[in-house]
Amino acid sequence: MPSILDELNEEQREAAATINGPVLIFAGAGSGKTRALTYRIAHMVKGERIPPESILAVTFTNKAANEMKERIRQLIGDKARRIWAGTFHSVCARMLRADGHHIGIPDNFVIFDTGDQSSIVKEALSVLDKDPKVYKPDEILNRISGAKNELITPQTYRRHRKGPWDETVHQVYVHYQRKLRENNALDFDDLLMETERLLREVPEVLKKYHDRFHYVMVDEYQDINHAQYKFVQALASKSRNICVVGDDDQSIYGWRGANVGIILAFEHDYPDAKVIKLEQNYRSTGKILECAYEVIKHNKGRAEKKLWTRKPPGDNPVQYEAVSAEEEAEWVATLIKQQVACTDFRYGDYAILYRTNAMSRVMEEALIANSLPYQVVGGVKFYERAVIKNVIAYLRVLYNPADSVSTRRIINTPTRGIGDKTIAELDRIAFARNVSMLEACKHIEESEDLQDRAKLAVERFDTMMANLRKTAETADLVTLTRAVAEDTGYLAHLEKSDAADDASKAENIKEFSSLAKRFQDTREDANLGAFLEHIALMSDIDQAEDIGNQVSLMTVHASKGLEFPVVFVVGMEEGIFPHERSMGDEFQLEEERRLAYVAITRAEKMLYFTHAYRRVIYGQPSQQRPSRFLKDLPDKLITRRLEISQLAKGSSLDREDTDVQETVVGGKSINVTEIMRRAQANQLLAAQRRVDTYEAKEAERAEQKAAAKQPDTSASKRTAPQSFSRRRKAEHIPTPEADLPSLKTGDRVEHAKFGKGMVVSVEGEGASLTYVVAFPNQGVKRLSAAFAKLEKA
DNA sequence: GGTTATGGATTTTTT
DNA sequence: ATCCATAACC
Repeated sequence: MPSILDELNEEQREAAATINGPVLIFAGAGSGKTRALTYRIAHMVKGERIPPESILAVTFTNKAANEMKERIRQLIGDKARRIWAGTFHSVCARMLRADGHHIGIPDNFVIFDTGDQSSIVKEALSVLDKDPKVYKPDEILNRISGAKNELITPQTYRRHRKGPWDETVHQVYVHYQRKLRENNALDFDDLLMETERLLREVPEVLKKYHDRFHYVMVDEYQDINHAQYKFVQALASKSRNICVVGDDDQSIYGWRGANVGIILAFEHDYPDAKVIKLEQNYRSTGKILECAYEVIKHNKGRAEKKLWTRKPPGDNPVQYEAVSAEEEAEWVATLIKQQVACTDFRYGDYAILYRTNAMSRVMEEALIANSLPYQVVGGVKFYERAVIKNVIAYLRVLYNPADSVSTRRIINTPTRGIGDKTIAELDRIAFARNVSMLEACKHIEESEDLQDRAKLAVERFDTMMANLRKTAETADLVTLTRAVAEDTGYLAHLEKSDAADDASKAENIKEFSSLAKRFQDTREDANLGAFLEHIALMSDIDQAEDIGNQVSLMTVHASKGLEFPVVFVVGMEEGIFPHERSMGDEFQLEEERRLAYVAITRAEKMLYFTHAYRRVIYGQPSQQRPSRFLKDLPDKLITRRLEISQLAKGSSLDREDTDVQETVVGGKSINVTEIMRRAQANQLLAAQRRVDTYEAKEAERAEQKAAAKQPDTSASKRTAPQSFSRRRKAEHIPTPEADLPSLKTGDRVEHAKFGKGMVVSVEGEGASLTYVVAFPNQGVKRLSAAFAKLEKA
């Protein structure tokens, strides 16, 4: 009888067929992990007749969860809906809503985001009279989050503090946690920590889930933190049917509490675990995989594995040294443009990856200048825009009047004459009466030192909210959302304003309304609570779907899980990648290395690394050394173009090479050394042109800037752009036979046989200098510079 | 209550 | 260089 498992390779099949007992699947990049996983579930349900509702599949992202659900649905149909598949946070939220009351968590709790968290910490610091410059809110928040990930409660934190700074963290933590509960709110970390506590402290709840879930699967297990680990352990402790999937080489969230050690210790936790390695890669060509391995192999303590492929070795990845960040961007943009013009690649096949978001701007500028369509992935999140957060804050207060953090946010948005002083007074009343801020509004009368005007404003706000609440009780989501935008006067305020960005804010609100509509139309449980949870646990609207035919720009982190035919990794410099903040610490360097590994393994066919000889960082010009990760790549694997630093060093232009090699080609004796020397000279010449061009552009920029600032500041004030110290004019040296054309990408050429074409890229150096030329109707040809007769056309 | 000045920092961010 | 938050201003 044919089984769906026949469609898998041997290792995938083993992974999918082993359903009982603990299983650890090391799923390398591009090894068909999702396929193995979804087929595994399909096999369980269809082949083994396991009830879908007894399967729990946990992921980290909504995207992964949705993709898994959809692909399982394609395999087994609507039965897939009965599987519990979701993110850690959504699964936990669901459990807490159902059973949290056992540990004092009401079922209508709300989820606080980072902004809300920050507000509470700041408030705590002010209450405790601590200087927020010494105790930076973000740092404290990190500590609190870290503690929660380790299941350390405010009470037990006492034992973990080491010094006065920690003492403050402890105090803030206590205050913070109390505030959350007063607001009837949980933060992201609470969802995990409290669910773990629920399972640990309430046996009947644990039993309930043990009875329900006989099979537990966890994706991206290398990214799991301690709280998540304990949660999963608890759920799987009875059946021991636990299957975890991950790749320690792709663990890049250690700084967020993820602990790679957990996946590496799985076999220790379950000595009888079956370990399966998926090492066949279906994504990249051979050389790309080799590069990836050459980088990652330096990490210590990784589970040994090596990706392989049936694909051909493919082209050498290219390392390109640019003059500056601007030229780097320009090079990338032009190369993409030319390749799209001359090959079958389309814009959507390209990704530009960088280590830090700050690098996106210069790339964007170059892409705009060359009119290439592009999309920045993971920029400002829609739900995090201030306008949207304000609208959401209204909805949250309507759902949960105890939410004083949100009340504060909206009480004077749009401005309605409730200032700091009034808010402080409301705070006082709320504290004295032990009620929420919204409740305090009802007692504003008792305040003695407030003007009547302020009191009136508060009363009006209170009445408005009461009316909205009435609406909330009966109206559907869409109506309510509209009421919030309109009845509060917020939309009108934005629309009548003539500030430039307020129009787009109003647009955002309308967009939000249509999101509410979509939610209402697609969900059965389209109530306010569900909508708020959806928003809180959804980092962004699924933007990945409509990528379109555009170049994708994103951080390396954001690229995890994605793949592109052509990948550019830009800013491959010491201090940037690896980041300087990671360079002092071996552990962090290993994570940077994994990050580099992730970047490399995104590429299917072609991979480019670029770095700039010099770059302006924080406004300061500085010289950069190429990333150490590039040094890990053996020369035979990568084509390096490092002319700029060769120029700067004074280069080998005039160095006499001692051993003269001769080769006989076509009956003629050729002095190879000479040819190499000339080819190199010509490359240096081209490089010098690049430098000159960019220095001219920089000078122009500086001039414009000076002119813009002070219309009549003369040239004397202008500082010359940093130049190469031992720079020399490279000469163009003609060869005896023919002029060796020093071509660069984009040059139009003519070939005796192929006719007219365009140089797509230049590879290799010296005698192996190769031009890749695209000829219309003839395709793309690789031609040796030394031997092909190419004329500039 | 909204606007400008100043100081400070500036990696990554699945939920 | 530039963005952000808070502070000092009209």
